[in-house]
Amino acid sequence: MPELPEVETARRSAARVAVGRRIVAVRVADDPIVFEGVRPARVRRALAGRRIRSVRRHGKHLWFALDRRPWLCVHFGMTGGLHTSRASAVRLRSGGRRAETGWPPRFTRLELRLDDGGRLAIADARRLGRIRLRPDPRAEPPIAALGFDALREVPPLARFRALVHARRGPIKAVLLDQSFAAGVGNWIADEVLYQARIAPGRPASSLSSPELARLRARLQAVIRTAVRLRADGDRYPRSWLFHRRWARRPGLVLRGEAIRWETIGGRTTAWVPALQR
DNA sequence: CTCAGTGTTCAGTG
DNA sequence: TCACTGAACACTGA
Repeated sequence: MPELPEVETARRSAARVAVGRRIVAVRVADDPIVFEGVRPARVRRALAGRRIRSVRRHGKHLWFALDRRPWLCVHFGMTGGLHTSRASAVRLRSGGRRAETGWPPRFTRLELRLDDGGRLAIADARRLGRIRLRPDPRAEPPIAALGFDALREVPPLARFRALVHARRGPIKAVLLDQSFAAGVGNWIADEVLYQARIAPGRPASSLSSPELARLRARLQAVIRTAVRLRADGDRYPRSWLFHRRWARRPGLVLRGEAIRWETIGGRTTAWVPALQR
């Protein structure tokens, strides 16, 4: 599920269902991994009865501002996601038959029931996600250690250039570093470099001013487009590398040129050597 | 059965 | 200090 566009989409649907509502019941899976050592009883106590003021996001991190601290913080790992159910959908289920979507979703770790009948569930199959309680999420790790949010806080070009040039290592690794740009994940890094026509293995400090301008522009364009399309990959422009990168087979081409896969920055990287320099 | 994987962190090393 | 590598985490689905 989760790079910035998926998390922003989750934030918006959570806000639609939950802002202004009170939490009337909490179901917590007894899972010391996802809850990172917080006991289920403490999670229940912190959330039950609280009113949800807003739902916020920085990079891939999501948190719920409540009427009392600590607040609820969520990171979805690789396979986590947020599910919502409106009051009307829940009524379907109480009619005897299961709702079409099924509730609670598979692999639910935390379920919140709201005072208007709406429901929120945080699910995570692989348990690489984390659910935490934090008195002041922005000021504490892990959120405090993040770089600029890649949707709302991309710095002006001069500052962007300085940040990139201060880094060692391949530009792909820099893009993936959450302390540089928060919210960029593996496919977005590849997509941005493809559209900017920059090879992923290039040392970050070697990028020219025109290249940095392209990189910054494509970073914003890819993320804004994905967010606008509600992170629905099927609707991303057909010209994007995105649609070819998953079927990893030799001979696959894009604009007539071969796609290559290799490990850069510790992650599988798809790129088009003929078009990226 | 094997293996890769929309992510992060940490230990060890240079 | 910085940065790289690899392993670990844990599990699904191809």
